[in-house]
Amino acid sequence: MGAAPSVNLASETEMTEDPTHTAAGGPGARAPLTRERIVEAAVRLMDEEGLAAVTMRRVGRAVGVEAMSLYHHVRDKDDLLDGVVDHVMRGFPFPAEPGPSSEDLAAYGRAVAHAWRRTLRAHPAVVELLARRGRSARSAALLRPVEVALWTLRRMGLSPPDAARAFHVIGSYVMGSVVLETGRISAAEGGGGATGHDLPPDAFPQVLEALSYLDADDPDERFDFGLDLMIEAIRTLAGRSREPERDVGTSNATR
Amino acid sequence: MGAAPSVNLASETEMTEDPTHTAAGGPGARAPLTRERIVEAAVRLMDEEGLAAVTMRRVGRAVGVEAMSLYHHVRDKDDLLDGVVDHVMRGFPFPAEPGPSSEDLAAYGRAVAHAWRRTLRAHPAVVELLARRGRSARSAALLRPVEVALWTLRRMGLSPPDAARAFHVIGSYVMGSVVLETGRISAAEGGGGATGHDLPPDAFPQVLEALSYLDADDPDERFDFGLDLMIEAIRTLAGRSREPERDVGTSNATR
DNA sequence: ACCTGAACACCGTTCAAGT
DNA sequence: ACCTGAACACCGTTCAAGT
Repeated sequence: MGAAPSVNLASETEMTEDPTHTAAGGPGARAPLTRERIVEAAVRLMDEEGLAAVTMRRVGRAVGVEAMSLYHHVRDKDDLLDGVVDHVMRGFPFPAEPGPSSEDLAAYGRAVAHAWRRTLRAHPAVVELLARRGRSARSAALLRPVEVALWTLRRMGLSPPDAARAFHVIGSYVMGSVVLETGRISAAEGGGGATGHDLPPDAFPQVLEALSYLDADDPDERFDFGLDLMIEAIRTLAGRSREPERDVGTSNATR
Repeated sequence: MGAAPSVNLASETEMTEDPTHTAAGGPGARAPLTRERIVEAAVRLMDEEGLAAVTMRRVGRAVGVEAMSLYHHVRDKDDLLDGVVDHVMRGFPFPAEPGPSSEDLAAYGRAVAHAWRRTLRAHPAVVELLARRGRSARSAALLRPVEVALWTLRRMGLSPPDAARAFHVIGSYVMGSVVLETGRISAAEGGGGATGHDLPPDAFPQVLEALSYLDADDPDERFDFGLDLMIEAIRTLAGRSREPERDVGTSNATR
């Protein structure tokens, strides 16, 4: 994998060592080390090799510096990981503003859920980071998409407590689906044979049958199957808890 | 929990060092080191201090032995972690067999979901283990509860592919709710003030309001809110996909 | 058969020292 | 102001050696 030399002709596939020279191109001049460059290297490492590969020493190597130098730009490793979550959430693909109709809002709700799913699937390890440190990782970049999701649920007609609950339910589903899919808990091994270590082949007939269906399914369609189910339930719930919903506002200020 | 020594008078609080003497009680004689004793120590460590505390060296210390000795009973750390998942799943609290009515089956489905939730909440780190190594951790102890869940969905009238999908949807929800709750992604800090580092206090009004509701909610009730929603949707779906369901069997052979 | 000391290549983090 | 060498207390794992 090699240390990407001065002249910039390397394609950008797989270069874990990136000494990132200045635009001037002087072969010895380094771009100054910044928190952002460090965080980006950490994200790349996380996505390519998993959270365990994100060590101070390896991140240092990736930006062409000794590990100890990183401490001038991040407080410690936890701070670096907060930066990682923040960086990923800053890439959240906000969908275009919805129209006012109930159908528009439902479609927008679906789109927001899809944006969450897309963000998390692109960086599955952030689910683990959120699980471990949800409390500390509350940056604006993270809260903005949360605010949008809640705002949508309110506009769909849910009362404040119901919107909070619905957010938690759908959020659990989105998180969980990413966990199951990245752990490939549903996927079969290689052939159709033994799925575990040395299981009696017919001890789990339902599991065997289900695995074949789950493997054949498109994950996105399967996700929508569950999501639509929840969106429909929310619209029903909205009918019940509807009140003169005037003070939610009609434009999304935090976007 | 606890080292269950010869004479049973030790209270079982917090003894991480457990030299576990033999039944004979000779103060120098050790109970033989077994895979099971090692796995139990690892589970205890995981529950009390998190997955990061489960190191070969600390597990060794917990069972009164040097780290290298563990390799006589587990192949490596991955094998130990497989053992941890297996041990936890062997504790799955299977609910009592359901009656034949649609209501009985729905209640049984709810009970199975609760058993999953209870198991995972008692050992939240296994969600992470399943996510990282779902494919390799397929022991009989893990597949048995999966088989029961699938079997229940089939008895409720779902076709095989729909049962697989419904399992995935509900499974995602169960997993995700544990992730969100153990990460306390929904809980507020201490007072009612700033929830993040230094957020403009009114940048996220929906988030602020939702947090107060989520904190006030009973997590179990909130979970049931989403679960009932899915169970109802399944019963509707079952009405659509119903066929002469004769070969599912009426007793659960894998229990 | 079971346990261990010493060793190797890794971790995160600190601190005095270099430019 | 920014980077580093050396050090400390940790990791997982191997292997020859002890009982």
